[in-house]
Amino acid sequence: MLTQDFLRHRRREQLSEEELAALDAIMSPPVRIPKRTTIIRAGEPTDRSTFLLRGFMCRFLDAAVGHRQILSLETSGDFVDLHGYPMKRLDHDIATIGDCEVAYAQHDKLTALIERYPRLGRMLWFSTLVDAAMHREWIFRLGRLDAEGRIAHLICETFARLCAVGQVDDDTFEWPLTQQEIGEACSLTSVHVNRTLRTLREAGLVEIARQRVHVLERAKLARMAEFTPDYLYLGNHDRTP
Amino acid sequence: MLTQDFLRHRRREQLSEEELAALDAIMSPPVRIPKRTTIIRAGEPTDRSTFLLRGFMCRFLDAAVGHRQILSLETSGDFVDLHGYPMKRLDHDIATIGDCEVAYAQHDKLTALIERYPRLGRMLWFSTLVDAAMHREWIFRLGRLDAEGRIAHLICETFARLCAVGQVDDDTFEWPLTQQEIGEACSLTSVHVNRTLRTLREAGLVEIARQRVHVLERAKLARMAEFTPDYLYLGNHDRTP
DNA sequence: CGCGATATTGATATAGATCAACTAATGTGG
DNA sequence: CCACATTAGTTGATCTATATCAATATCGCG
Repeated sequence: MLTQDFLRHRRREQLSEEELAALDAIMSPPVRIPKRTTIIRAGEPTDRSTFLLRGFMCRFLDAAVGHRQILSLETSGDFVDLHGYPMKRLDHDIATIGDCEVAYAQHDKLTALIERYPRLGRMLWFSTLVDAAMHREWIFRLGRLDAEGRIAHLICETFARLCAVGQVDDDTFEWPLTQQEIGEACSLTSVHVNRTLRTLREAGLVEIARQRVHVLERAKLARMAEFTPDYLYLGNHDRTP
Repeated sequence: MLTQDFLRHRRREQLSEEELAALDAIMSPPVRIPKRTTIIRAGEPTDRSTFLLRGFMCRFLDAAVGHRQILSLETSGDFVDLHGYPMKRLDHDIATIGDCEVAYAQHDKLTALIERYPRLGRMLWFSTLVDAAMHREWIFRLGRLDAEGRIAHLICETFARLCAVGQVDDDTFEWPLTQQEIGEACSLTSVHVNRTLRTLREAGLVEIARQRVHVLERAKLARMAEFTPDYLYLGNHDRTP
């Protein structure tokens, strides 16, 4: 089933077989998108939303001169541009990071689905509210944490979300971000990201190398990042190790 | 009518008389709340949402030691904790800035209202998506702008939103924030806010004094803040001067 | 194997923080 | 309505985290 991970880290309740099947029925066949591809641009009108089956994407805004600000990371099970459904256009771009696999849901079919299954509608609304909660925490991260804290916080969040979709193994997960991209997310230069990662490694907290993150001291990392997962509204039905 | 400004700056379509009346009918009588009062704390379960009739509020998160990060400013016409309706609890605190007047909507009554007027339901969803869009811009502001740009950007946004509810007169609006609070919003110290405001004043762009903001050079201000109002999704039905 | 992308390290510059007075407003009780 | 207390704003001196610039090293792919 395509959508088995559907909003798994964005909901507190289980979906019924019937609901999942109905959802599956409106999705397009899977489509592959290569890494580093911008798939949606701010302002363009949209009539479908993109469900991420596999891989990493990001939402971002570019500043006038050069600098990019990444606004969120999207992982398997995210409806990356669901807000385009009520909003009809987006206010930011979206791009793949590594290679991705997606499926599309036409907006008119979503409307029909929600009418038939109002609970799904509420769940979709809920999932966009979790987005907003993650945005708020992102604001906190940039506004109140130093370089170490920001990177640690981003790793804690990613760890928690990937746990929920079963993509953390042995405290390790795939993370195809370059140091440049980590910097674009945390508002740091790649040079400073590099030095900060070294500090974290030397402190024995995390190791990041070759597209993989290995969390050694999860509790310490969370403490220095002032991270608590409440804002992710994860239920306890998830496959948290 | 209490709710005449209901989401005025959060919607693209007009509400019908009937819809507005139905909305009004479920609201509690107006309640006054004095300035600097925390009205909702993170984690507490909620069964009603707060509609801001008059005044300014803010959402915020406190860091472990001292520093507060303001996450959003709420103005007349905002449903400040509407997300508490689907989420059942909030992930942040909310406080008044100046004196405020609010009305409450019980969640069970909201449910009934939405069933009867599905268009209102969609509008409520939409308004929480505008929140998310403002959060994204807030991330950009902190991540990619310097002190001048951040303050200029916040002023541009506030100006645009207050225009939509008719609270800008002669390029001037009431703004009961202290320099400390501007700093908590823009992640700057009050000392640096003070110096930056002087720079902006000396450049002839804005004057901020005694709880009032007077915008002298709106276009220049917007340019230096890289501000474009698209993300606010304002229609053109609004009372923009 | 070689080339472009990524990562690493060092030296220097700077925006904004911090610390420390001091002044101006605003509010309050007598 | 004044006197005093409290809060907010202003200015200066110094410090620091992170940016910037520059050079080299390493990785991963065709």
